Amino acid sequence: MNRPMRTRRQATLASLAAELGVSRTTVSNAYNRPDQLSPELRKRVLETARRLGYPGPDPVARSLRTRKAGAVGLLLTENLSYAFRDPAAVGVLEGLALACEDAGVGLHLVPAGPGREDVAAVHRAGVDGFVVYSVPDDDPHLAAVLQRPVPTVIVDQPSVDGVDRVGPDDETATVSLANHLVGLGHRQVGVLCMRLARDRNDDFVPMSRQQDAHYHVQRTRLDALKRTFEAAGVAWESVPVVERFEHNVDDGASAARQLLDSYPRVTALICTSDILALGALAEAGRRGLRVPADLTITGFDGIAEATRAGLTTVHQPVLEKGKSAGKLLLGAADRVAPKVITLPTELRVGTTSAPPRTAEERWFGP
Amino acid sequence: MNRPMRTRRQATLASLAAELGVSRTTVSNAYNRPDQLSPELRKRVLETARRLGYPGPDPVARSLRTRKAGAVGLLLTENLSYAFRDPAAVGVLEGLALACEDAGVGLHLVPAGPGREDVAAVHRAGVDGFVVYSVPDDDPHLAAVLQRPVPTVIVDQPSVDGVDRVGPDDETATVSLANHLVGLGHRQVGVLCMRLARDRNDDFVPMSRQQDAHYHVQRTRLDALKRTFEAAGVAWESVPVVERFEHNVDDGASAARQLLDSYPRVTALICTSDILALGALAEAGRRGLRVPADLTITGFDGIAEATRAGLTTVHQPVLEKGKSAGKLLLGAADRVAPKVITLPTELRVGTTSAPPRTAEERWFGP
DNA sequence: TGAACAAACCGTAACGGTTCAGAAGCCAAT
DNA sequence: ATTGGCTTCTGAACCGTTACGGTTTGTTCA
Repeated sequence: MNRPMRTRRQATLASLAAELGVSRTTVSNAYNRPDQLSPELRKRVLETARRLGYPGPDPVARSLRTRKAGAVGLLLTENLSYAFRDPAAVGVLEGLALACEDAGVGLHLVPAGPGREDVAAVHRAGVDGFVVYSVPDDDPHLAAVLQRPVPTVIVDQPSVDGVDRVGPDDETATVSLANHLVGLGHRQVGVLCMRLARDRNDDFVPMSRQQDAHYHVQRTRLDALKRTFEAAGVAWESVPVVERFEHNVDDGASAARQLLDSYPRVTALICTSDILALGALAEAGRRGLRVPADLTITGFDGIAEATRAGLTTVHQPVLEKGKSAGKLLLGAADRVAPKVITLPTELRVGTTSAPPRTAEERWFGP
Repeated sequence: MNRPMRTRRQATLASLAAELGVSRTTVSNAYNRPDQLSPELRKRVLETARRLGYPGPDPVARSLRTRKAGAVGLLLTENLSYAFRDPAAVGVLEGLALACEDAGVGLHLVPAGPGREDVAAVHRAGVDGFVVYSVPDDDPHLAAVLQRPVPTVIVDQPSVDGVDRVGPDDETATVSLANHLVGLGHRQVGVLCMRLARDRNDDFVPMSRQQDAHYHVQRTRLDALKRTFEAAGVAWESVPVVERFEHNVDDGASAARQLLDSYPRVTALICTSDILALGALAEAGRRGLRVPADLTITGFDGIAEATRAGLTTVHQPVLEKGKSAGKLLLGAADRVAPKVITLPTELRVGTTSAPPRTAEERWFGP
């Protein structure tokens, strides 16, 4: 009497058909094409299904047969906390999720753990396409995605041959921010940036590392700053750049501290993200520096909290970015030429930027 | 010469085996059990695969056979912006994603659009289990999930028979918050809460709606407040409660405005989320009310921005919540009794709560 | 009366893998 | 010469479904 505890096997479409004395096709049609069978029979099928505890066609088997998984994969940077703690990244995620929702497809977050070279997860993901968001350009997961025979869209990354791409016009935006500062009269500036490569470096950044940065967005922004300030006569080698691996307000504050400790005479702190800038604001307050009177601080991204704080920053439409990526991917069937979407950005001057105090003011007060 | 543009069909495991003159089993083993064939043959297989552009075993077919999808589904509330704009919800999402990453499984966000009765997405999701987060208890998607023959964990929701559950100890937390306010001497309070049901009501909330709230968390918090204040001699019917459908700082501010316009004499504003509380803070500032001298404001959740703002709030370990749910689900194989995890919460008194001003002070200043 | 056609249902062949119980070959030990 | 054990590879069954191209039955209309 000790039959295996696991009660009887789950009912399948076939067993249901057998029970009913109809063909499998008919049962399938009962679920997928109600017009293909009489209402009475359909009702009988559905009722028997309920009685037998048949939960409806198995999604995996269906996917195999129809060659549609009903989901798009999202590959994000190795470090999840980075993605979720940054409102800008969350905005992209939300936009993408919205696009997926509109299309009725799921969004599959691919587990690409830090240090995990386990590309298998990419291979295991049953999806109809991938969105790749801000991973370093030498990431093995990215390579694995590109091998999969499904459409792919990359976001905030350098273009890959033949692959759709969505990105902000970081170039222009950064230049306008830099010009804003130059115009105010700032010449002694410092930069706080996010991680530039997969190896950790919570410290000042030599020129070589700036140029070799594997994170496209950071590289672009640094490049544009460099060019603009050099055009204004500032020797970029003399501009201190501090990097932080983790991306949160506390690290922004510690980066600001490190920079200001060594370079107390900078008049402006340019941060490559709002989160870092919020940290810098906190540190400035701690030091008794008034912003913007004593120190100008700027951010990047235009997240809500930054706006509330009055931060001067570059706003980019993060939600749109995610949405565009989703639409691009979902509409990618049989397109020939790869498409590139560049989103507009906008300089938003807040209350954290002002002309630098003159040397005299610095020593004797206004 | 116009062969169909879509080059030849994708290579499959079978075609690869044919090309190599070996059995399908062997090719499969080359990928999954390297010890089952000679290294030379394996190398040959992999090389030929590369040459033919075979991207490795199809994930869907594999899933069908192995009966493992390698992903868990996440069903969240109808409205995505709600989920993504609330740092507390994002924290849960992050924790869940972390747990999935640890286990090497994907996280599949199920598209459950607002107003979309389209439960099909739940049926279409190829997943090994579901986490259901904070959906109203009468949501059809939830019912659909429970029909699927896979393990499920529900988070921040009333328990369902035989289903694992993770939730904060909202009860105790709310009581301690309420007692804090009672202890300070507050008797004329107002409440700002999030949506209570699926229908929109951006207005004051009658008792009946409070009791019938379909969102478990909100209902629990309101209940606990009611009980505690009534124990302190406050007639709950006289306590104004304002509801907002959307969950963001601006709506928090407008809710505060609405409440204070009608009840200018309340000495404390209790918000059922930090986001709403931040809005209330902004509105207080706009009115020239000093916090906490003129008005006490409290939140709920303990998000980072609230901490930075010094908000008195109830902190709950959101990251842990998500992680626990993930672990529970992923370790759920063959467990007998459903498990319930209750997470500790903690009252964090900040700088936004203080004793109410006496009537005299209110009129003549301190 | 029978041709034409629509509605309702069915049989077979995939879809692309994994798995398990062997078979074949080889070598060492009995 | 037999036995046993090991490595390497194979054949066939199976996973649960849907696509495709039928067949059967009944109704309409000339």
